Amino acid sequence: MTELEQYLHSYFAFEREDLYKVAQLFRKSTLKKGDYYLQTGKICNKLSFIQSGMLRIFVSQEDREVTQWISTKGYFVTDLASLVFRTPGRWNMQALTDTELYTIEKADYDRIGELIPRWPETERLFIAHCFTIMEDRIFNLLSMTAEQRYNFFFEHNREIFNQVPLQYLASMLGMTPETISRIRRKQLS
Amino acid sequence: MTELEQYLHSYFAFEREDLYKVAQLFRKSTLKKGDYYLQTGKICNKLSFIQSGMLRIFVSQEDREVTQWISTKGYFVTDLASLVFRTPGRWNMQALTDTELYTIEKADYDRIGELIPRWPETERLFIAHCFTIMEDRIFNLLSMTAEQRYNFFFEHNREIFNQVPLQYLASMLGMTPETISRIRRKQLS
DNA sequence: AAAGCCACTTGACATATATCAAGAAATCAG
DNA sequence: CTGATTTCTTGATATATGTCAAGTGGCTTT
Repeated sequence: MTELEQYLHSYFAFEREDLYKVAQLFRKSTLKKGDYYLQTGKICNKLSFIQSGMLRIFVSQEDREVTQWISTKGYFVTDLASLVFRTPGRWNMQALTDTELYTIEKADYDRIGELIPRWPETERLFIAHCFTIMEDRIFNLLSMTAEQRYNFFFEHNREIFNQVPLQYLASMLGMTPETISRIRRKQLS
Repeated sequence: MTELEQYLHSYFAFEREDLYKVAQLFRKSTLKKGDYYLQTGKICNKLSFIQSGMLRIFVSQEDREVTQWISTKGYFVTDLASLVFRTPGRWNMQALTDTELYTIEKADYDRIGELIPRWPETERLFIAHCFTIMEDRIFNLLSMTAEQRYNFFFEHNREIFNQVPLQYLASMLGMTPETISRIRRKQLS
């Protein structure tokens, strides 16, 4: 199995043969640090798997940027609403570091069902899983203090914690960089 | 068309004949104020459409309850993660008022695809739509003040605003009832 | 009509977190 | 390696929001 096939395998319970067929539809590409994968207002025609590196998903407001999420090695990235409904993308997605991607174009993505009969069910499970992750995130934002959100995220995303600029981490957790800095100091003692 | 068919029609672009077939799978039922539709820890085997009334979706913590959402007339309700993955439900769902539902059992739900060839695609669009609503909600929680969240929700859900106990509204917006009360007073002047 | 129960409002005060500004540390470019 | 940016930390202070407690008013029950 190639590396991409292994990753696909970790998400989808495909037969080896199916894995190969789907993997064939992806093309490897790279982004330099600072390059945009997508920009607000453009329609998203692709879905990618992050092989290495990090992408920051954010919105630019008049006075500041709001980071929605940071995707790292092993995540899929796309603007789902734009990909599915052909609406203008709502997010900017920018490489925080040099990033290697495997990318499938929408036209090919839409044909996976022809290659793999079980695809609709597989995709359904995948999107439903993403949905429940969002539910949990909302619950955390509603019910936790800044420090609790920090700790929770730290527990669940140790690996990226010291690789992401603090200001972006802070924004995606709904707090300021100063607050994170103080939480860290407090937890040293 | 029956009322249920009209509602289904507003969500799904079905043929009239298909509407009828699907609508046949739903059974009308009612909940009295205070009755539970689901409870934390139980597996959810059904999906319902709210014909009238309101359900509150919440989690009980040691010291307080956190209201995740309030579903009203015209919403579908279920615990998606539990329905799809057969995991214990994470939410309580309780009727805030007497409530009329149209309910489909999981076994029937899973057979919709046999009745309607286009169902997988339709369901995919529906779940994707739900996903983007969650994305927006997270963005609002990350980027807005309490007052902005209140105003935003008010704009988008005028009809239920004066029917829901303040404490539940407050919780689902991530603030206290006192804060809502003060926002309201401020906005009178 | 009285009593009791809620839900809501209001005020006083507490606290978490934000803001602003300065300095320290890390990273980057030449 | 060195200076220039950028990012992080820290302190002082401000502000939004939470907490607690009391009071008001509206419903419901009898």
